Amino acid sequence: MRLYNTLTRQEEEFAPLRDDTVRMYTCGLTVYARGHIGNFRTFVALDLLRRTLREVAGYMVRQVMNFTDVDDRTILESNKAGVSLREYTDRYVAAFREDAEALGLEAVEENPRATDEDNLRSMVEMIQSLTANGHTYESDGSVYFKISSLSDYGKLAHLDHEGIQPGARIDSDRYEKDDARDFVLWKATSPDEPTWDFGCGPGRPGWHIECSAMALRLLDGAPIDIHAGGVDLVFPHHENEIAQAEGATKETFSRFWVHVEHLLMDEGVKMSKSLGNVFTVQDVLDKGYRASALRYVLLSVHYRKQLRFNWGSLDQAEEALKRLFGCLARLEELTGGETHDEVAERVEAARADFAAKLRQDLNVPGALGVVFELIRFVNTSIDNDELGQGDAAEVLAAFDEFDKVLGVISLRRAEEAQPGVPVDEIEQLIADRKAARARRDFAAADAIRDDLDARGVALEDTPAGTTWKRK
RNA sequence: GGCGCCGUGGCCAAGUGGUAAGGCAGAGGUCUGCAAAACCUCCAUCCCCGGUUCAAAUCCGGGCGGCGCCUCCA
Repeated sequence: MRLYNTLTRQEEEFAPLRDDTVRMYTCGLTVYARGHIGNFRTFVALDLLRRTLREVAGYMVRQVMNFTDVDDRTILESNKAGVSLREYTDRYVAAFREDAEALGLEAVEENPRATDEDNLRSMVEMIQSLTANGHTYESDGSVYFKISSLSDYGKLAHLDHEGIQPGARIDSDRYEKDDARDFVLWKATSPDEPTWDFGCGPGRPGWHIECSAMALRLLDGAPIDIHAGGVDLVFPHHENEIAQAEGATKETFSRFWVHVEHLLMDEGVKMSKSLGNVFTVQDVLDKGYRASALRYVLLSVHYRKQLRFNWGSLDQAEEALKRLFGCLARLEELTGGETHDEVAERVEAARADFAAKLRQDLNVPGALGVVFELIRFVNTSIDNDELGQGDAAEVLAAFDEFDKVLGVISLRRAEEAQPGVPVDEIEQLIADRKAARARRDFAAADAIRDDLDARGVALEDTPAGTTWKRK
């Protein structure tokens, strides 16, 4: 499939290097707080990539997504909360899992945590290799990476050395760095901070080293196929990961780099606490929106374009999903009828188009267009009595196939299974209403419908009888 | 200041050389006890100005506007 590679700044043909397995590392969450919907925009996009590689491109996928469970913020917040770092970060690992499940994110093969001993040991080993290769220096108990020792440093971010503003952030108080761009590999700790000592002296890992080390440890060495994350990670995080991994192994770290653009709020600004516009998945659900609608919003804009989030987009997504589900319901209720070659042809064409869009650098919005074009065709065919039960089975199979990538139908089905009113009661009320209509007591009939409507269940009269659905 | 991205109908959003997918909203119509759903019809020439080309939303140049990174960040 075609995939845009940040390393070359162009779209390239992607295929895994070894066997038919894509080895992919995706930067996960720093678990100092609950992830917000901007974080999950990235995770949903990467979930789509994972599913597309498997379902459309036909590869196996081995994906690693980490939890950064040690850094300045996690340490600070756990101290404030008065609990251990592990206990504190456990909470947000659990919160992430809850939100991920709500959004229908597939579980990935590995979710390593930076502070697991195996991982810390591999970080230390990598630092030792870097030292052996002459890429490090020590200062005040901390180990730094020496930028000037690696000639192609900067190849990902394409920042020339002069372009990096010195002075913007210098650890002028405690650490002595040779160059403003040098970064810490192993950080000396103060007595009250979590500290490990596996060979680099007492301290804790720098921010970047965990990803380099865990990616190579869990994905069987360099080069891995894909490394991905949000755009903000391009520099310095990913640039530094490359420096570490390549400085240590002298091999290409990752063949492809995939970056997901940001989600912005209404006014075109990033979410930030100071602006009070940070929203979590739970916040969205608490406002009464459904997770399936949120997933739809997050996947309905191409991953390399900024997504301007506003609450109205959730309403639009809700309506679009209702249209999709209305079509599914009609298909499922169809009985009898002929089978038509034209339907089979249209379904086949839609499948091919859908796959082609995704193969083109994950064009999910384009693929959604294909889905809705098929919906119109199906609805028209049913209206004209040109679609039989046999056809319906084929169309439904196609939708199932689409959903293996989109993951939004299965998500909503699970929601639909839990209406606000018990199914038995709904069915009883439908029967009561039918009786009222039979005696032409439309006031009573409408009262039942209005009552259910108010409780979140919509009734629709069709030639085959009355159906209900959750609103 | 350096690097980069973006600007498509009322809103959201594909398309990147051959005369504008799709979703939402809106108008009219069919159907209906009324609704709902569904269907049909209508609703853009692609920020502006030049240029290249038989042909440009799509390529080049220049503007205007928005955003990101360069500093913790998905």
